[in-house]
Amino acid sequence: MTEDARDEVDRLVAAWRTERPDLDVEPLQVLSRVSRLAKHLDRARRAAFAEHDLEPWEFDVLTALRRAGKPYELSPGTLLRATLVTSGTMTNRIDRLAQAGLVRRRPDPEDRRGVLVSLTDTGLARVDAAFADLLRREQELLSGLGEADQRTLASLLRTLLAPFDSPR
Amino acid sequence: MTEDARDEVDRLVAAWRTERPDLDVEPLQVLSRVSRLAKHLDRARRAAFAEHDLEPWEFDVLTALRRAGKPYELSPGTLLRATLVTSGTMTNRIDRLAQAGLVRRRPDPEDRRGVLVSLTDTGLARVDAAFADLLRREQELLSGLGEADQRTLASLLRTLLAPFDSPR
DNA sequence: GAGAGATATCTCGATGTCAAGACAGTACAC
DNA sequence: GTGTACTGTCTTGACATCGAGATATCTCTC
Repeated sequence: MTEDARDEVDRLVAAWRTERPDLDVEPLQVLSRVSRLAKHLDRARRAAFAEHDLEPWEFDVLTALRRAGKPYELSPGTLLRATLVTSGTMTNRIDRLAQAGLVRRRPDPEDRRGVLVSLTDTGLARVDAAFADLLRREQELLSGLGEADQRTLASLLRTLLAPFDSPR
Repeated sequence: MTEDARDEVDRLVAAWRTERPDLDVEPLQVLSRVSRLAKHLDRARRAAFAEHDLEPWEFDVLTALRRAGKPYELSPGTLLRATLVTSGTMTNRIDRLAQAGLVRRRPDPEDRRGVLVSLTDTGLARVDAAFADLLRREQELLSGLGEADQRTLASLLRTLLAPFDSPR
């Protein structure tokens, strides 16, 4: 139980303990770190993608298509659920990706309300290169943890995520 | 070790394994979950603050001041480092908080370039109420984990965060 | 097969953020 | 003290996002 203030969140928790000794601030130990780590990850990702001329939001859409497998084609609705953005945002994203020549839009032959979005060859090449690069960098970020720790961490995070994912 | 507890990230990883069997996608098990969980947390926080008529960004600034202790006063520079935003953003935030009567600005008597921002009584009351509420909800989010698991999780996250925090 | 409600996508206006740069003031070496 | 580099704050313009609403189409029930 060393009280060495080891990271920003430790300092933050210590400050709250002084200011609001009446509250149990333990949840911050986990959840503040999740938020802060995500913020740092966003920045690291942005830097990684910049080398491939991609913005994070572009990468998000392209990878969703890439993961779908051949013919790398999904509807805007599927894409927005995969990326957790609103429909207006997705329309805008697809517009810009199409203009950049990374995806292509065509009417859904089975549902005349619908549209299907697919990767172009350029889009496919770009996302594959960026993804490999991202994984290299992420491995580096995780190098401070052994394999067992990584598995433990993944498992605990999955437990926290479950209530958000399952009741879809 | 049942692999039943499948979540969105498990599905995502499985899809990548099929599409890119040449890559080691293990890092996603941790880092994608961190990003996704952060996104869900943002939403949960937004809902919690709405009851106190606060936006997440307002809460972030007010809590930084609150944690500082009496007289609840910090410089914009300190605030932007605490909240990880740019200076332009912080100027804008302080403007709006001041207009809402939650903070007050005054010239720094010791440095004529500088400004000091402090909580008003209204701001103090508002942030205290919202913070207590937030903690209640966060405890609920963490209720799926025992105390030991929470400590483990916090510790592993701290290790990941260390490289970002310390070389400041 | 007609109507009601659900679904898919897009449009539009408001907003919060960032990046770059302007400007005033400070610190330090000489 | 003077000059140079640095620091702290604010201004500006571009931009991605959201939320609400519009439109077209589908589905299900009767």
